[in-house]
Amino acid sequence: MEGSSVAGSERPRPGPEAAPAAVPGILHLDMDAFFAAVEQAAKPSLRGKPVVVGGLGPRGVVATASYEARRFGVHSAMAMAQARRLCPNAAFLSGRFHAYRQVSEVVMRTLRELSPLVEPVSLDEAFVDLRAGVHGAALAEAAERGERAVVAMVEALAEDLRADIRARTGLTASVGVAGTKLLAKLASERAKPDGLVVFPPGRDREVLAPLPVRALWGVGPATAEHLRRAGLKTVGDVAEQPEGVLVRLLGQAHGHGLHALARGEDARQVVAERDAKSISVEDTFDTDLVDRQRLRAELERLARRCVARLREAGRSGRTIVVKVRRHDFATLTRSDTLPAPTDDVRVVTEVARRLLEAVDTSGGVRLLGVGISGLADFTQEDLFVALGGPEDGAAPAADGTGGWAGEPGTAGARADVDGAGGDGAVGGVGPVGASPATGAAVAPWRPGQDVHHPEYGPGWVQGSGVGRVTVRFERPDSPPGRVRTFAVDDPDLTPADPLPLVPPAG
DNA sequence: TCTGGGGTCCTAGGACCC
DNA sequence: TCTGGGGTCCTAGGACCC
Repeated sequence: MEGSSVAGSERPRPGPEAAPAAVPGILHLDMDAFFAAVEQAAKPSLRGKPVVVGGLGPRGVVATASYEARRFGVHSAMAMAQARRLCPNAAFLSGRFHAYRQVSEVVMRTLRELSPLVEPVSLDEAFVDLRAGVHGAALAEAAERGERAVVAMVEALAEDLRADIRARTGLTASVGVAGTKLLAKLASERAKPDGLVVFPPGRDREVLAPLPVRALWGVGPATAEHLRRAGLKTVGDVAEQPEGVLVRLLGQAHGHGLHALARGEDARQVVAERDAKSISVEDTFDTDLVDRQRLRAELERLARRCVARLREAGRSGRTIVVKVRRHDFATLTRSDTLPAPTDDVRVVTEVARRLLEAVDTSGGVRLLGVGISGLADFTQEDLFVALGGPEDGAAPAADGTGGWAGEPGTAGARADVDGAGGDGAVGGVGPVGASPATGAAVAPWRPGQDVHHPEYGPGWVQGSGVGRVTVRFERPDSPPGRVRTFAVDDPDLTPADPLPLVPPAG
């Protein structure tokens, strides 16, 4: 096996034999069971135990399950209720996005040491274009010496990266490297957990052919079903189809795109920064909302949250979108486009209210959302300044708490409990509901939440109910800690910031 | 045992203008 | 006057991704 297929520099010749990238220059990194892994690193008593992170309300779904929990069949996007049945002894935690973001920043920073061309896909995932980085030239040189040389070099580089991430975060990452984004992502998937896979360029079709169509980026349940009905089950099946067949089956863009992807042709570049095109917030309620008054109140809260995020980002937008999911899960949107962008809560709220009025909500509303798109790069303040006008006195500074799971406004008891071992766990129900209508929320302690106690130090909420909250006192670098129970309103118990998983160096 | 939240991109149809 | 076509903007919905 000579480097014959590797050597050819790319030619602008189209057709089935498009030149493969000579260098496996795209790296995809994916943190293993990220949210759950952060929790296990932060909470020594959970290591080696099943951990499930996600929404804990009656309509919650799993965001991430630790590998221990996956063995019971728990996986992301599963209804939380089902996860509890499958794995009742798991620790069920609501997300601590603050902590995840902190760890994510360390990971992304580490990637940027390899190359400035880093494209974060989510908190736990990113592409890196190695050719644009410090090793770019050496990589090209190695490629000229042949496939073995580049692969060896890429492997060394990627293992160093994984070791760095482990040292800095205490967490494991899986890495895939290949000539295209598609193959790099498939490689990292194959590497899971805690592994590395390099697909040398030129082998793309070979790697792809046996995979199920679902492996292709952009093929979900609907497309897979379309393809299946046409008798196409594997990527190889799709690759053999003439483009016209796929276009007729799936439409212009999708058909064309899939035709290329199935053949390993993926020209998507790694893009370091892209501006957001829309900002939205939404809440699913524990029970369907019927009361118009209540719906309006929730809508206004959402509008404030949405605008707060818009302003945080220093943007404004022209199109206001209201999203309604009805009791039967039917989802509809109503939008209105203003003549000019705004970041004024009053405007957004007013438009949203009008849009909601036009929707029949009599059957009950499961979810309500407010979004803004058609984003522009200036804020109302800029406009005032530009016009020499007064300071914007109206800025309603909607509090940008920005969290996820918390939504203290939604109805119902947010009870939750259970630690992994079940030893000190308090079975519990219904802490203090919030009073959403009045907005006077008594923040219930959320499972997983960081707390501090003057005597016992840092700890985390294991569960709460019947006026009590159980806390396990431990920290990332301590042995598993002990559980103590307090009254929910114990003044000594205060919310705390997440501790770093790895003590800061130096 | 019903199905989160935050995004992106595409399609189709209608309005409107040239 | 009639007919046709293209381009752009907007709305609504759907598929998909993490």
